[in-house]
Formats: sequence, C-alpha cells, structure tokens
Amino acid sequence: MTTNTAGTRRRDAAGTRQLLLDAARRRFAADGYTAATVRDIATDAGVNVALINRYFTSKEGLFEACLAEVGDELGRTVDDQLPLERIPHDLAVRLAGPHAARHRTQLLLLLRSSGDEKAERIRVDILRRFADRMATAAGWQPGDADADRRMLRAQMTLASAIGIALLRASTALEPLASADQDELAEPLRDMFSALLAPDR
Amino acid sequence: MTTNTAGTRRRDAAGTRQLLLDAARRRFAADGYTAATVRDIATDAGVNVALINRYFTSKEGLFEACLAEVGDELGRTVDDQLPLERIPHDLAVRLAGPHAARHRTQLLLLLRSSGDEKAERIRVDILRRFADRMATAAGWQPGDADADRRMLRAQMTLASAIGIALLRASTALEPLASADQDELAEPLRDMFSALLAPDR
Amino acid sequence: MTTNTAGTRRRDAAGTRQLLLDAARRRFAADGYTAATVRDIATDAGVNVALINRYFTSKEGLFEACLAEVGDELGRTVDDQLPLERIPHDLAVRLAGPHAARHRTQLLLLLRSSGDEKAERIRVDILRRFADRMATAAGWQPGDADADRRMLRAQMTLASAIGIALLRASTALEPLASADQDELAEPLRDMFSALLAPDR
Amino acid sequence: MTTNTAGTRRRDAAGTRQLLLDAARRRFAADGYTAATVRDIATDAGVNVALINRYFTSKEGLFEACLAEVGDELGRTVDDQLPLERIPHDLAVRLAGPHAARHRTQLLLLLRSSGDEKAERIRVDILRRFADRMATAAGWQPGDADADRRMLRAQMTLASAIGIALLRASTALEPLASADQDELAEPLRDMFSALLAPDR
DNA sequence: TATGAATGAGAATTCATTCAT
DNA sequence: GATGAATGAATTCTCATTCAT
Repeated sequence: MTTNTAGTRRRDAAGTRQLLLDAARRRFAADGYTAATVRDIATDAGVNVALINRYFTSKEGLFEACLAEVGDELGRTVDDQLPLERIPHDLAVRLAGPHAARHRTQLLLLLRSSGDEKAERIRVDILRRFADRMATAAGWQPGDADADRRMLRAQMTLASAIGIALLRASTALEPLASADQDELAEPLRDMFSALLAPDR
Repeated sequence: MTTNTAGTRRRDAAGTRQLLLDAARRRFAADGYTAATVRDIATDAGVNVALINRYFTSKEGLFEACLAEVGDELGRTVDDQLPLERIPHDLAVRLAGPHAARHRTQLLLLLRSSGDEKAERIRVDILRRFADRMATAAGWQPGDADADRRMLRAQMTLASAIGIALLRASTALEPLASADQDELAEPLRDMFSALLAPDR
Repeated sequence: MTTNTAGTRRRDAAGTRQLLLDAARRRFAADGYTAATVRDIATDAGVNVALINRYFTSKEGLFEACLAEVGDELGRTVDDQLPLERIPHDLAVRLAGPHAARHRTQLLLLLRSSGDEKAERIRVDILRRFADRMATAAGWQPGDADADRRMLRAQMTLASAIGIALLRASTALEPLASADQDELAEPLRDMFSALLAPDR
Repeated sequence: MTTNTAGTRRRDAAGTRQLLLDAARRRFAADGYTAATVRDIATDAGVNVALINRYFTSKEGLFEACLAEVGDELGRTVDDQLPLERIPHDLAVRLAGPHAARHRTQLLLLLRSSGDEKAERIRVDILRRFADRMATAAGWQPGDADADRRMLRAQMTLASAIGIALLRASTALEPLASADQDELAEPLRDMFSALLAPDR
C-alpha cells in the first residue's frame, strides 16, 4: 500500500502524476517501451498501477507524456545561443555530470520507440529541434549553401551523442561505461569540432 | 522457401535453423528483444514456431545464437589489418551500401539487450573486440602510454557509429535517415580521424 | 441540475438520492446490471460516484432500491379495479405513449438480474404481484377451479408484454421498434383477450 | 488441466471449437454478454481460456460466432412450410420439450446484446428472418395489403415467445417457470391464433 | 455533504513454451 | 523433423469501492 512518510495515503494528484512520469522515464529509457511494464513503473513510483490509466489513459499515453516532458525540458535547457565551444562540455556534463542519471534518460528516451504513431511524431520532432539547435550553434542558417549537408552533420553529431549515452548506460563496456565527465570532454570536443566546424 | 519436388518443405535441420537465425536477427535488430515475438520470427522464416524451442531451447537461446553469429561474422569481416583510412569508408558501406540491410542488423543487435546475463556477456565481448580492432587499426598497442584514454576513444567511435545506425533505422529523421553512402562517408571520415587520430 | 445562488450544488440528500435512482434505473434497464457502471450512472445523475456507496452502500444496494421503487410505482399505478378491457390500452400507453421512456424502464428492469439473491426476491415479488393483478382484472379468484392454469396465462401475458418492451427497446427491428401507441393497441387487445378471456 | 477421459490432452480443434461455442451460448444466454466471463466459458467447456482468442479472436468474436450458429440452426429447423397450426406446438416443444435447454438458449441469445455493431446486425437479421417465416406460415405475402401491420403482428408474436422464454429461464416465477410442454401449448395456441390469424 | 485521489480485485488478451501426433 | 493444439504465466486495463479532506 502506498504511504507517505506519515503512513497516510498520498492525496496529491499533481505529485503522483510526476512520480509516475519520473519512474516511467527511467524505466522506458532503461528497458525500452515494450520491456518496461506498467506494474514496474507504478512500483518504482510507489503508486497504484490503476493510476497510470487514470492519469495517462494508457501505457501509450504515459510514454507520450514522458516524451513531451523531455521535449519541454530540452527546449528550455538547450539554449539557442549556446556557443559551439560549450556544446561538448555541456554534453559531457549531461552524460557524466552530477545529475547524469536524470539527464541521460532524456537522451535515451529519444531512441525508444513504442510503435505508436503519435509518440513517434513527438520523438522525431524533438530530435529535429535538437539537431537544429546544434546547427544554429555552429553558425549555420537554414538558407545557407550546403544547408542539407550541414544538417546531416548536426544529426550525426546528435546520433553519436545518443549512441554514446546508450552504450554507456546499457553495457558494461569499460572504460567507456565508467568514464567521468572530464575524461569524456576531450574526445567529445574533438568529435564535435570535426563534425560541426570542419572548415576551421 | 526451399521446397522439394513434392512441394513440401525440405526436412533440413541446418537450413531451417539458418532461416530462423536470419529472421530473428532482423526482428531483434528492428524491434528489440522484448517486442520481437517468436511467432513473428517463425512466420518471417516460414517455419513452425515450435522449432525455435527445438533448435534453440528458448527465445533467449535464439537471441544468444544471433549474437554469437554476429560475433563470428564481425570476427571474419573486420580485418585486423584494415588501415585507419579505410574504416570510415568501410562503415559508410555498412550503413548505406548495397547490403546495408543485413549489415545494419549486425550493429543494431549490439544495442539490443535481453536482460539475460549470458547474452549480455556475449554482447559486451563482441563490442570489446570490435573496439580493440579499431584501436589496433589506429596503431595503438595495449601497452602504450595512454592506452586507456585511447581505448575510450575507440569505444566512443564505435558507440557513435552504432548510434548513427540506430537513428537511421528507427527514426524518420531527414536527411540522416535517407543519406546515401557517399553523403555519409565525408563526415564519418572527419569524425573518425578526430577521434582515432587526434594527434596527426 | 439544482444549484443554489452560490452556483454550487445544493446539499440535498433526498434530491441527490433521487437523481441517482433515476439515472440508475435508466442505465440498468437499458444496459443490464453488469454492463451498467456506477461511473456512468453517477455521471448521468451529475453526481459524485462515491455518493452511490454513501447512499446505497453498493451497486447491489442501488439496484435493489431501483427495483423497490418500481415495485412501489406499479403498486400505486396499476389499479386493482382496472377492468380487463382497459389493460391492453394501458399497456400500449406504457409502451409507446408520451411518457413511454420512463414507463418502459419499469418493465425492462423486471428482466434485469444482478445475481444477488435479495434483489432477485424483490424482482420475483413484483412480477408475481403484477401478474396477480392481471388475473384479478380478468375476474379470477385465488380459489377458483383452474386457478393455476389461469395464473399461468396471466404470467404469460406479462412475459409477452415485457418481451415486446425489450425487443422494442434493444433492437432495431422494424416495424416493431417504431410502432406507435395506436398501432400496438389492436394486436395487444387481440393477444390479451385470447390469453385472459379465452372462454368468452 | 484439460484432459479427456483417457487423461490425455484433447487434440481436436473442431471439437474444442464446438465445446467453446456450446458453453458460450449457454453462458451468454443465461448471464448476458457482459456478465458472462471468458474464464467461466472456458471452464464450462473444459478448455484453456487462451483458446477462445485463438479460435475466435476475442470475446466479441465468440459472441458473433454463437449468433451466427443460432442463425444457421434456426434457418435449418424452422421450416418455411410449417403450417400455422403447428407453430404453437413447435414453440412449446422449444420452450419445454426434451431438448429445451439447448433450444431455449437459441431464443435467449436473440435478446442478448454486446454493443458490438456487427453482432447487432447479425442478431437483427435473425429476428427479422424468424418473424418473416411466421408471417409466411400465416399465409401472408410481402406485397399484401396491410403487409406492414401483419409484419408487426408477427414480430410481436416472436417478442412474446422470447419474453416467455426469458422469464421462464431467469425467474423463479411459478407456475410459469416449471410449466411443462403441454401446459404451455394451450395458451400459446390461443395467443398465436389471436395474433397471426385474427380474421378467422 | 461532497469530492476526487487511491486501492485491489478481476477482466480480457498476449505470448513463450510444451506436448501429442 | 515438423506440425499445430493446448497450456499457464504475465500484461494491460477496468471497475466498484474506500479514504482523506
């Protein structure tokens, strides 16, 4: 039975919703959509399973809500004006900084597919927006010559970052799995400038 | 499907086994371990479901066999002596060349986890061996100074490649999803030399 | 919905109770006991679900209360002295007259079973009393010769009437479903006199 | 575990299908669509629940199959040429004859609704066909003057018969519930001739 | 009185696996 | 070797009900 520290039932809809979102994001990111069960998520959240359907209609709905939340967070945290030089460091913080656990789920979720069309649209939108910002940080404009090739590079950069996050999270591959923020920063810097600033 | 003159399926254990392995690899790579159903796999292979358990004991066993096969293939195809300069091109071929469909499943499978410990061990072994070869191609030796930092770079390179493969396969993100071999080759070259040959 | 000047629902236990009874009767009659959900009923009544348990203890209790109310209404409206000749017309009014919607639920409810023993007893009592009144209207006395055969006829008459009500309500079977009061009256007259006045 | 008399698993798809259909018809007829559970049905049939989905896709599908089967049976057994005089007797046999249990479920099923559109269409079709045959037995032709009024009478006759079947089956209302074939035949005769042969 | 958050039992359905043929 | 019928565990979701406010 779900009890808060006082031993009484929690009665805070918004709080419960958020507990579910947090637990779901972790589970979906770590196990993938299908392998994550609503029961696991509810247990992690310390909340009754039925509340998932109450608040999010269905498992699909919960997944969409997770994606939407990640979209919002990335929209807020990834600053348009972040200069190119800061991006590798920013990503290293994301991958291995003090709040890596939460940040990493943002990236991982972008690789998790539920098969549902609506969720898929949200996911691709986020990826596209994220890549756009990288391109912008690299000083590229939509109308530039070679805009398409540059966008490809931005997307490859993003894909690489997510791939690194995924391999770090899901695989006991050393030294990658345990590399700390500083160890990651240097190669990331090399990689990013090679991809996003090839001409300099 | 292989049929004899009587029109019935040939009773060919090895052939049936291989049909299942091929179908399973595609499904596991595309859908992930949990989302791929043995029924789908058997149907794709044009074979009775029960044969999966007969030949591979369980779904787990089938997954392990797929991984093992990928390990063998990579062991054979990734040449020890492949010079560093050829690796980006080789990878571009893998990602977008004429047999990309089959090659890509090799990479994707390396990100698919079943939760089973034995499969996990196989998977990590393959990844490690793969990264080792890249490091070797970069001219690094196990005993070198900075061997650890270099191994990290090799693993990040591998992770990036897999991330690109995954995003291409699972997401309608253009232009990345449809980029052809030549379009991929150039940025891959930049990225690989930045990661594997930072000093030159 | 009854509201006071402050715009909040009037706190009127009796009124709320009645809103629930009305909504429940409609739902139980239309959908059957199991298919009718307490949430649907509460929503129809414009009332909080929990009040069903507060006022009627349980869904069972609400169903019993509906039946009891129907029993009361039929006891009041079906006049002992109603002459045989008026019964078909009375029934036609019930089935297709201006207040048919509400009247029909009375009949339909008599066919809806919850499986609960107490409700079942109420239901059978109502049916028996209803059939008794028909027999009485036909001029029969409990002690008559052939009392049993006559009671059987009265019950068959009742069953027929309910069957017609049910088929009209639940099935798009034309012309039965849309027949109006006058169209129903004539055949009902024939049927009733054949069953209840076979000797004349 | 389901075993036949020999203690071995049954391996007869058609037989198992039929066991499920029989059990389902009884349950649906007796309890209604919603109240009947697939688990009950499977247990009655002595068969694993999952086979319902295997053979009928869903509970809905099973219900449709039951209706379709009833439609076929009624199509075969209700003879076009059955003279009017035989119908009441035929119905008495159906309601209270030696195989009443099975026959009665045919009628009851025609009052059970699942809410599914397809099932509803099947149900109405059967009712219409059944009423048509009664009208034909009464010597009526589609083009007759008053065809509509006569069809109404045929449908009311059918509704009455079903109402009697339902009240007999679902309610402990004596003497109706226990009346035997002969006791039912006489009033049925009166009722049917009053409705279907009002002019003679 | 009324509300709505929370719960637990039970529903239908899916799926890997086993077994008889 | 191959087939497909049968099984049981697990999954998502619904629903009546209880509880804190």
